[in-house]
Amino acid sequence: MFQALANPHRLALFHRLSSCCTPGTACSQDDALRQHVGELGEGLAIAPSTLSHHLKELNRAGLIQMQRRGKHVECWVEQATLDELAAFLLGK
Amino acid sequence: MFQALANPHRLALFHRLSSCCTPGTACSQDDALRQHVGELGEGLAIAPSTLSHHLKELNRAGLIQMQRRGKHVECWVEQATLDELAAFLLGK
DNA sequence: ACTATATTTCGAAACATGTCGAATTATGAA
DNA sequence: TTCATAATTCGACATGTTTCGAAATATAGT
Repeated sequence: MFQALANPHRLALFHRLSSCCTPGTACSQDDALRQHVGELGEGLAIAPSTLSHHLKELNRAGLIQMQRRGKHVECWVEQATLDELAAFLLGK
Repeated sequence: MFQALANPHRLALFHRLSSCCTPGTACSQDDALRQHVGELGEGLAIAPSTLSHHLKELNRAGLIQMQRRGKHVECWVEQATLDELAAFLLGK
């Protein structure tokens, strides 16, 4: 997991998904924020193929979930994943 | 910081220092666990030069502190560092 | 069936990292 | 001062990672 978060682009992607709400927006606690692949890459100056590769890595590490929904592929972070990481750092 | 924790050896070193007590040992809360360089490398099958390199990286990332004490160099983790990481993951 | 859009797979090149051994510095003790 | 131990620096090599473009696949709409 740390390996996956080691890359600046991947960390940005993960953080965008894990910090639930965009500033000033209401936020439902149990519903995870979902964004599709193209949306996630918007801020980053990387090729689509690179973006895809990074998301695959995050998924492989168990940090994000992915699911196709029509023409798009949705991504999100489970709250349990964040808790797991935090627990590891704070001594289980 | 995540970059520094991405390497298995470095993660092992960091975790050994951050999980305060060896199993079955009493643990003072405010006093950080300190171990010197040689001690830390004991479990890992790496050359002293490699060990030194990894600890330097952890220090450079702000994850561990180092201080010479006589013939040895002591290493420890500040509680604030753990809190900082956990806070980042849990949305500040 | 065809087209446009979204995403992935597959090389290949550039770049970064992990590792070691040999040489070097730091320190306390004889 | 000389010695032994602890740790670091340096240079080299092997291995991994990041990145892209081109080609392939997936899907919805025409």
